[in-house]
Amino acid sequence: MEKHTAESCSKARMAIRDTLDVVGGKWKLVLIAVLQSGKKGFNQLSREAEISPRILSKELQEMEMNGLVSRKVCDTKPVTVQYELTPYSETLTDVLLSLEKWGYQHRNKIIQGIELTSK
Amino acid sequence: MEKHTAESCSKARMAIRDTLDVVGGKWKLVLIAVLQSGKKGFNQLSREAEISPRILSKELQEMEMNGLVSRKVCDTKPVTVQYELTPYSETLTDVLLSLEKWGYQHRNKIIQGIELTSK
DNA sequence: GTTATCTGTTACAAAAAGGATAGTACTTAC
DNA sequence: GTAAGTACTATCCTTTTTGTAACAGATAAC
Repeated sequence: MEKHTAESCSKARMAIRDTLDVVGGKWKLVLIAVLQSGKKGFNQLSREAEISPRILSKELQEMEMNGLVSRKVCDTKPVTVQYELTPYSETLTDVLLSLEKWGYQHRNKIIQGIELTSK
Repeated sequence: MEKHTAESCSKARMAIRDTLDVVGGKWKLVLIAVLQSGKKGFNQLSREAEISPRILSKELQEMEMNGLVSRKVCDTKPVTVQYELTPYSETLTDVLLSLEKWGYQHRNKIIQGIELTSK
């Protein structure tokens, strides 16, 4: 499996772009992370992810179109809606974990840099 | 290592945000992918990644500040500049690979969906 | 009837990101 | 001196993204 030829790199770039198209932006991955703790209602999601209803609505629609979340209307007193991760969204586990991991280690690196500077 | 508590999820969200702050947006990961095939000059990068000089300049500066690429001015006839990945950028390998992998599989999934539809 | 909750939408505004075009500065080649 | 190649920067503009505030429809509690 040779890497770094002009062609394989071009494919890699396209694949990365494809992923970013679906899951890029400020919110989608965060929403998935939040939903990993279980299904949530609209307002609940809005509060937990600290995202305004307008954006949340749009993001959820896009994610539903891409098969990442499912939307279920419940026949309750005030109609509630449950958003839940789909099985397909689990294919993003590696992506989520790697981003999360890097975020941790990068923050630690930054903090250490600050500590060294202040000595 | 319990997961999905309110607290661990909040941390996960923050970590993901941290990562996206550094490496999010349309270009940075793509530029890293391109630079994985070796150091490149400014115009060369601009051509290969199909990115306009203005944006490229800005992105490279940010990436340099975050320690992901190094900039080396070479004392050649027309002064050239070499951009190269730093060792630190290698910590992003998992991120790159997982995004790339997901992009491939997602594209295949889409294509299959189309094939089924057209029958 | 007023207020509250839930799920959104609409209208408007602001900000961030991205892109197009040209120009600067330097050097070499013709 | 004209053109061409290097590495950018400056200006202007469009698009995308994000945010705020208000509102709508439905139901229930007081």
